[in-house]
Amino acid sequence: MAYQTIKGMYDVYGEEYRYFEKIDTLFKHFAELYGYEMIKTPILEYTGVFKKDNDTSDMVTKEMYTFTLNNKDYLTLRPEGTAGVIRSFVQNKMYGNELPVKLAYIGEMFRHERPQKGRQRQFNQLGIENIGNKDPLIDAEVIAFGYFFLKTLGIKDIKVLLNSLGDYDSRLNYKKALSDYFKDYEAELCGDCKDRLFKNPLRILDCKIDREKEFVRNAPKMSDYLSEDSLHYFDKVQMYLKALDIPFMIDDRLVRGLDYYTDTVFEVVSTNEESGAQSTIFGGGRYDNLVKEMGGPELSGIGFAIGEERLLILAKAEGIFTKEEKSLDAYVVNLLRDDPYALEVLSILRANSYSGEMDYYNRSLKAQFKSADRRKVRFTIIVGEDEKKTQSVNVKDAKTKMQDNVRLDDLIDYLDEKMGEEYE
RNA sequence: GCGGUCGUGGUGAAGCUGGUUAACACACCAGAUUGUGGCUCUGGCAUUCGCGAGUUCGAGUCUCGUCGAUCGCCCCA
Repeated sequence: MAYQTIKGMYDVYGEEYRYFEKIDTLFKHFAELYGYEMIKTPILEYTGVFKKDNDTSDMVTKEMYTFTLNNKDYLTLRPEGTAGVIRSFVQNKMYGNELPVKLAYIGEMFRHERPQKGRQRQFNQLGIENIGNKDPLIDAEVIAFGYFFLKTLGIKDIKVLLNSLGDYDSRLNYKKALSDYFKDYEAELCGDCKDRLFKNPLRILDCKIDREKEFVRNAPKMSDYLSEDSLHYFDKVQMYLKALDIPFMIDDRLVRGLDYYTDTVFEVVSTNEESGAQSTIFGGGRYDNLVKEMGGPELSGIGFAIGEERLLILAKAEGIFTKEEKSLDAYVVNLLRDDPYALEVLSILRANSYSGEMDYYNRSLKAQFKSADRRKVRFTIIVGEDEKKTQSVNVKDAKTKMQDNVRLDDLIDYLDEKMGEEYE
């Protein structure tokens, strides 16, 4: 095979494409319900938009598609949606509007990772960002958006995980406390965790190998390092979620990947085994400093991103998307050669919102009827020499199996009447 | 970035310890039935087994490489 897609990238077409569209349509509907404006930002941005000094996450430090152009511009294919949206918020001075500014996006993201189920190198995310205000009500509303979106889609096998990382300083303090604590146990840590000790000690709490070890369980708790304000804030978020009947679990080991998160973080994970190792359907959190870091005013924001491919895996596993046959209203059986009459008939149909197809290959009558059948059409319209002479068509109704000769001028009225009969 | 498994037509696949016409089913096309289909019957449909090299008299079957998929780790949506 000479030509093929790049590893981890794939084509979306046919049935799959329709599923994506269904999800997108519902998402846009939710955006409208919740007062979010759709936004498209470029797929390609200056690297600095995504990568800040001191970034530690793998996503930013080693998974980005970054390259240079003309030996000077460092460009990156976006690995996530938030940074670009915030960049746009600042660049377009959207903070001049009434706050919060609520933006939603759908688009492809790129991460150079080893592909596996639920993880592609190019994939799609549905996300929202609520920028400008900091209030537990907003946190609850953002989570509600995601949660009810999934519920409305029909997803059942999910749970909501919630945690608070505290403000920026308490997060730093906690990180340091953990580092200090685990240093004494370095010899007992797994290989990965030895790295995490310096890079991201919070991850040790989450480690599949080490998490059950006694000294890990006894490690300092995040909650002990939260400020009064943060604790209070977190309590309110929980209170509001309860008021909205959104079930959630506190997971004090929940750490999100991006460096910019503060206070509320959340994740929705699939409990369906079809999701495999990539069970996180969506994740998000609040970011107090990001807008300012990007050169804007000191405004807090919160958002989430849903992995559309993962959502699709789950939706399929739960049987939400049943195969539906695409059906046509009419198929024009064309017995003429080198003659536009059949196409004229089709054109009339389409101009009146009847979908239709015809035969272009001079196939036998039988073959054409077979096609009509396969496409599950209601009306098979036969067109030949006689019909052309009399400017008429023969219409066979698949429902009644009856056939009528109808004048071309009366065709649409005839079909309208037939369609109308169903509702009587 | 690391480890395991896998790769045969449009699809699902068979192919035993290497033996030479690559099974079967579905789908598709044509005919029986040259202006009326969905059933049936008949016939057609992979110069070739992801790609490349090697071993061999001989490779879909063995070896190596490569590309891809998949599962797990890491990480994350």
